[in-house]
Amino acid sequence: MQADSSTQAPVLPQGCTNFKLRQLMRRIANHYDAEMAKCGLKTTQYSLLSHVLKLGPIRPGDLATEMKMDASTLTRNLRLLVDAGWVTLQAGTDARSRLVHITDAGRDKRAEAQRHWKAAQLALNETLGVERVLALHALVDDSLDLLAALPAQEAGHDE
Amino acid sequence: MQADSSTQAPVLPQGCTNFKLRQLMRRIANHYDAEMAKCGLKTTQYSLLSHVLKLGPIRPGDLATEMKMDASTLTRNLRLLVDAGWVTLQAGTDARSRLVHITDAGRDKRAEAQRHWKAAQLALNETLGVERVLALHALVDDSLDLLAALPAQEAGHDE
DNA sequence: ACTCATGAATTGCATATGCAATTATTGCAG
DNA sequence: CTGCAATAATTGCATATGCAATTCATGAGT
Repeated sequence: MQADSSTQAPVLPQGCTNFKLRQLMRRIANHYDAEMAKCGLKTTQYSLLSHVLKLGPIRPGDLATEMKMDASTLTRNLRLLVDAGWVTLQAGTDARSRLVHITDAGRDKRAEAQRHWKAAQLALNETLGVERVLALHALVDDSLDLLAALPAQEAGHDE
Repeated sequence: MQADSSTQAPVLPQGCTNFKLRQLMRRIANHYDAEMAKCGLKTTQYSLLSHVLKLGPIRPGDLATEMKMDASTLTRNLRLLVDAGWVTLQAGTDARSRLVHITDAGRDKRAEAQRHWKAAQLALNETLGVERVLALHALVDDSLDLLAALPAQEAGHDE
């Protein structure tokens, strides 16, 4: 191996990955939320409603796992959709578990919201360029896969 | 299938950029927070303290701009650091503005926390691979630049 | 049947986030 | 100098997030 960039030049990441991602997250969330606000939904709520449509009826815990979020967060985020009448929490096979169902009103709302989501996504594709968005998606997906490999490894040693 | 991926096959982004980023954000934040917890700081607090060290004395509003977050969020996040004695809010040139200063205790805490941050960052580099982290940083930075170009353009038309 | 570990969902607590409204101050126009 | 628009910071309100503790139910072991 002569002077190639992979082994010779030890270019190290500068700055904090967490902070950079957070900044981008805020900006992107603002972008989507500005569009989604037109139908009275936060983008987080749209994501949740979409997942219920796609995966439901499903147990809250399983939905949390699918969406890679804490179950307690899901409980609370679901409550907003339940209160709005877009989903229902029905009894599961088991008295301790439940099943999340989407309602007809929820389907309608989701269809309406999807148009706004689409507009936000297309505007983002335009601003960043489709190739950059594709690259970002690929990088995020790969990173999530790699991070999934170490679930609770880092919670091992307290003192 | 004519093999021409750039002009022939219009590969479009699948899925929601916002949701993907959010998922990754959560995972990454968990990763850093698990390490930072050893010194009693959230990663967000470490970022803020670091920026105060680097940019201070600075007005809250300017700091919010630098960190690309809402001024009201900054006010509240700063309060935690003030209460802990790591920063102070002093009078600015102007009676309506203030200047954020880091304290000696804040410097000490930041130095301690930096070691944990470093460990988390290196572990991430390891897990994802340095090249992937570099690519992610570059993509995030470029995207932030491109998004900065349209500041309030999408808030233009209400009705 | 009783006990108890396990499992599922939720609640308590703390933090992060942004928009809209508010407070306090400044500087400018008349 | 008086009133008012502009500026800086903050507070009110709502949501998002996760960890720890809790509640409720199940199932296994005795």
